[in-house]
Amino acid sequence: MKYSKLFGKTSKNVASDADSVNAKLLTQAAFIQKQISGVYNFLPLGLRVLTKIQNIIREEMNKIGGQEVLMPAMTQEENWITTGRNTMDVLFHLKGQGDTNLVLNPTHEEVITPLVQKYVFSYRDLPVALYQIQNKYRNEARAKSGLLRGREFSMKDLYSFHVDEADLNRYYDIVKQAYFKIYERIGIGGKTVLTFSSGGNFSQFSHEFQTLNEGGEDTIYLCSKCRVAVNKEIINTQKTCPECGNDKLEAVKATEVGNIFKLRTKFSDAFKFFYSDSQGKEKIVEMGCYGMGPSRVMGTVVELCHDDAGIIWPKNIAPYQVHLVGLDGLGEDLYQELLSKNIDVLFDDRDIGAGAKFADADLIGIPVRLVASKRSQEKGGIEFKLRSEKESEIIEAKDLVSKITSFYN
RNA sequence: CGGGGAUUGGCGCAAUUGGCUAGCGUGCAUGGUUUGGGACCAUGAGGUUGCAGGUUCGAAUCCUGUAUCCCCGACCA
Repeated sequence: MKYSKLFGKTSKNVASDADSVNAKLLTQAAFIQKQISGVYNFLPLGLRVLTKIQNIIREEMNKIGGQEVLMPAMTQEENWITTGRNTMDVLFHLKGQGDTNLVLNPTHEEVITPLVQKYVFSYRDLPVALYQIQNKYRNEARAKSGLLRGREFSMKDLYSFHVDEADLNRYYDIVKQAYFKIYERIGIGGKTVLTFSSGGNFSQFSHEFQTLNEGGEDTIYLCSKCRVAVNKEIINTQKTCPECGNDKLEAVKATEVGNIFKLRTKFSDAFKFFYSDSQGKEKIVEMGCYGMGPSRVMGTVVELCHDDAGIIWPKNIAPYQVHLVGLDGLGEDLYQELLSKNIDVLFDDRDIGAGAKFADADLIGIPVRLVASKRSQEKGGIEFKLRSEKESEIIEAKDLVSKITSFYN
């Protein structure tokens, strides 16, 4: 992509109502644009990042047997009355035709439980795991912190259905491992810890995945020995690490980037979702749900990966692999060559000063920056610099593609 | 949802004991000079000051209502 053609330009002036690092940088670099409080447009650069995050999640969900579906954004209110959740204050209510009352879904248990019920009757049909990546709507009392807490946001939600609790437990652990793999691939694995939280009525614990960062909204209590934490609810009831019993837990700031929960029979009870076991006896279905918000993850990455000059994208979710700065009218040939080698490249072909191009490259935060210029030519090649490093090096043209490829492998 | 602050060209801001044609930066357009860390000069376009009422000879400025945004708190399957 040529920067001169890219929709959405960087800005020197930061919107004064950008309240957090992620909102400020993502807005300034034209990844997102706020429409109303807590509701954002994703511009081409931002959508590329979001899509990459979603695809990593999608791949890992598929690997653990999740089947992708797409459920609607709205449901009849009746389903919410069935589960008693129609009074939740985050619900957006809509008027349909006639007397129809609709709800914009803040989560999809009320949709997926009756859906699966239409196809699953026998123990032979279980277990089954379905997920979707879709926007959720929550009328938060106070939207804040850019992508971290919106009223409309991207969410991956996986739901699993089982013959009994043992099978639910088995799958729950599989999902837990998949989540760690996802954070690892996205580039926040080292900062993301399993956090024990209250399990509600049906299980001892549920688990959150919390990414440690100074700007985080949540305070969690970290065990220095096991790399697990407990949240505020838990610390009030038991003051020790659930894994090792350590009683010296350190309070740290974090952002919740995932939550997995054993629903048990809460929703299958409400919808009377039974199956026939091998003896032909009617049994209740056990359920789990597993959430992860790609847009919130994207905001969290920026909170974690930036410096004074801008964003520093982890390699697997960067909007492009290479940011090619063309100076002295050079760069077009290299741009074409990189494209032909299937390297995703953003080519700054604008007729403006070098300083402005470098500043924009730092702000946008693509991991690899190349400079094609008279100066680099005189030194025998192309300047190669990582966004995360201060120093650059000159690479001969013939070695450039392998240099880039090896960085990304 | 409670308390506080704000709303002026696209963006960031200035201008109130009520007073002239509402300024500046940035961005945008045109021309010229520049060209490795957000260059410079010149010219130009762009505003019924969030919206609706009211007070006044006169309102960006005062009053009432309303909408939106931000902050602190509560809330956060």
